[in-house]
Amino acid sequence: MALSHKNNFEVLLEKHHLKKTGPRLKVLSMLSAKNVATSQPDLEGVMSDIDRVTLYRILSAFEEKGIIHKVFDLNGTANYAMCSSDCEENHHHDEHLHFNCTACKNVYCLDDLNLPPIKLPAGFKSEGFTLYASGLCPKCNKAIEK
Amino acid sequence: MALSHKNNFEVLLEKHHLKKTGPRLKVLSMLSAKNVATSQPDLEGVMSDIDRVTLYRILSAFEEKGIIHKVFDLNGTANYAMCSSDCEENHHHDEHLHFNCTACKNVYCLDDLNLPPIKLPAGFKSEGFTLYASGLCPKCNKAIEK
DNA sequence: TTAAGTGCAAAATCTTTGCAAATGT
DNA sequence: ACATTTGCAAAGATTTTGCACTTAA
Repeated sequence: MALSHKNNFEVLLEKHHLKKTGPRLKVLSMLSAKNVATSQPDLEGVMSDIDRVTLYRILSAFEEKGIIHKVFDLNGTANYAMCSSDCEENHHHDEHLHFNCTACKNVYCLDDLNLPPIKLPAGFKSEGFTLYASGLCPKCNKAIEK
Repeated sequence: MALSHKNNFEVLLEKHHLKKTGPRLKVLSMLSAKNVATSQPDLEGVMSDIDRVTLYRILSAFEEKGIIHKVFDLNGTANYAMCSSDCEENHHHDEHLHFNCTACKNVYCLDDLNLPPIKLPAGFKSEGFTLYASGLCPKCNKAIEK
């Protein structure tokens, strides 16, 4: 590294007592660059230099530490996205809406959404909501309207 | 079969131009017996006499025909449940809440739930909602309270 | 009778595990 | 130097595909 200046990712890794390795920083920058959750196959595609197994381990380590969270898309494949800052180790604050675009297959994490209270049948106790919705994202919606 | 009387499952299969075979009827009765979605591993366990591959094929055929629908649990494993009657071929009306119990791992399909309207950010167009929530089901909730 | 469905074997994927070599602190 | 992390190889698990045998209509 040319500069000794620490970027956000390095601080983040330090905070979680993880070593600042190339593969890890690369995963972080990949995930941060997108506002959508990224599937492991996609990550593999972009980071063909990183071993597939290493990727598994990095992703599960990050998930455990609360750096990223996993969300399943319509096909049941795991997609990963950065956690908002209030995620703690092994306890994710995942109460936002995951929007799954049926056209481009992207998974949007709509964090800043005021979810209406959902009333469950008697007896059910929701510890936390993980809400999914599917449809068209703005981009694809526009493309189709034309 | 002792009686020539057709049961619901046979009618259902006929309706979709599927032959009434042993394995298919067994899958239908298994899924109908439970008010929760059942995972393929669980189905395999109960129906050890049916070939694993056959099960894959039956489940995907049923899904295509709109007889059952697939829902992913917290681990991303597929769980299957009977569709309500208004599911059409390749177009599921899946707009109910899937409740995933974190204790017993069962997936409840809460059909008759009035979902509050969810307002999405501008541009997003929801074709259909698939909503998940996680927490404790009545049974596990009770067990823990004791 | 014959088209559809099943079961077995085998391929293709996906995910995990073990361990030696490499790397960050 | 030392504990972590990585990469490779190999095991395990899951899902798909091909084909001959069986079965429902």
